[in-house]
Amino acid sequence: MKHTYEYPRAALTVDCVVFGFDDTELKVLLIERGIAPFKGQWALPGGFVRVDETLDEAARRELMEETGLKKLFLEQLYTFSSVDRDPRERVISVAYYALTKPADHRTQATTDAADARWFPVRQIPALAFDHANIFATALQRLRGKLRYEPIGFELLPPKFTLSQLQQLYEAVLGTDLDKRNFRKKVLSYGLLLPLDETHREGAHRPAQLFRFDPVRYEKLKQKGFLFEL
Amino acid sequence: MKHTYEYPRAALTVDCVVFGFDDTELKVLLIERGIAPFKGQWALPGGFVRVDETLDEAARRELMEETGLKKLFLEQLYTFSSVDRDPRERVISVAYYALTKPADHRTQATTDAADARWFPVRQIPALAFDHANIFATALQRLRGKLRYEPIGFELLPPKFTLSQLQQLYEAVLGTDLDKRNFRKKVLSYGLLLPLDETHREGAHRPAQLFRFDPVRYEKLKQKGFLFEL
DNA sequence: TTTACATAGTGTTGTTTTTACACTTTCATG
DNA sequence: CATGAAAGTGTAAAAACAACACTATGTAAA
Repeated sequence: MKHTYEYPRAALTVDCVVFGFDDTELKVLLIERGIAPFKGQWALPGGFVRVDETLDEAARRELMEETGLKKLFLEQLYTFSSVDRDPRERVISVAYYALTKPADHRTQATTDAADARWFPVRQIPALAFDHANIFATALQRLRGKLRYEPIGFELLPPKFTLSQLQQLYEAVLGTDLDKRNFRKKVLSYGLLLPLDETHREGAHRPAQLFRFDPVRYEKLKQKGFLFEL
Repeated sequence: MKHTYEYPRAALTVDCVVFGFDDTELKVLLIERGIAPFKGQWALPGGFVRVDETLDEAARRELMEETGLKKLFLEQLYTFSSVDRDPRERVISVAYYALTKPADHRTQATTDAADARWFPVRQIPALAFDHANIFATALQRLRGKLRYEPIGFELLPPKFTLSQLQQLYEAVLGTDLDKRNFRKKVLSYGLLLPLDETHREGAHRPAQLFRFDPVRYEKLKQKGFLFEL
């Protein structure tokens, strides 16, 4: 107890909405709180920001500590500041959303988290604090971004089939898409490189594998190109 | 000096990028700092967040105090957290952007601000702190939003002509638009109500005045309607 | 009072984009 | 070698977009 200021200060936290996609469903990573308040309840991973780190750094650190997740797409979402959002004291939280592939990372409970689990976005349990609100905001943002920026690839493995991509879009946006039109459009940009590999699975024709070409995307973006699906 | 915490805490500020449009040009409201650091330099209006107010409240309060602006469109932009963005100590700033009509409000210098002035966005002076960065982010956001949400009306008087609207779009987006196509599209949504009034000015044909219909917009939005210009 | 000037206002056509729609291919399995 | 299951492919009609130039209506100056 040795840090003293002239005026009272709010505490600062980061909270992360981590999305994953498992070939059929969009999921979110939640942790079971191991400490009060809301001990035993599900919550978004997150924690206090240290005074010598940026918010991005804090978000990555917390994700690593609480879930073992590393190297994922991470973007700031919104800063939540209701005066009573934390029962302990004034806490302002900067929310992030992250995209990853659940398969890549075995989740692991650590530090403050009693457990960490993936939940389908349609079956989220009651959440601590105002995390239900943060989650809703993140889902809305993800839906918006997916239409206008090529971030869907962050939810897929580096090599993927067009069917997987389409399923992802259908799952996130909650709509059905026409297979032929979807392929025509997504291929028309020339941002997907066909690989010399196919994905064989089950008793049916194997699918061509593609990878996203981020270099070409950057070039096009410079020229005012707008991704849209 | 009586507020003591177990861990060091960053100070929290809000900074506002206030856009205005004066019939030809997009402008930003800047204040001349009356106190150190960066005394005498131009900066975005803003200040410290009090522990008992939300960020939105803080932003509105600071705008009122420093520029006299009230009741304007205000939206959170991004939270900036570089460790060294303030030479005094660790300060994290939540940036907002606001839209208003410069004509409506005589700006007034008050409190911490030695002066407050509108600057065309193409002629912004050197700014204090990382405010140039915040400003660039805000301008980018404004351009993005203008295309996909009907926020342009916030920069115009309640009654406006289609020419004014088009000039606004051209000024903000930095492009030329075809008069006939622009009118066709903007009127096709049925969101502009023609008034029983014309705008007469100069030696030429007077222009029909319109107002934006926010109620109808909300209804359409429910049904999945997407505004786009 | 007439003329010049400035901005408001208006339709059509060719091009591009979007949508709707059904059958063939290729593999694994029984 | 027949069956099932997903992959892959083209066309035509409809809608949206882009390009384009003249008339209408007011004020002010000659």
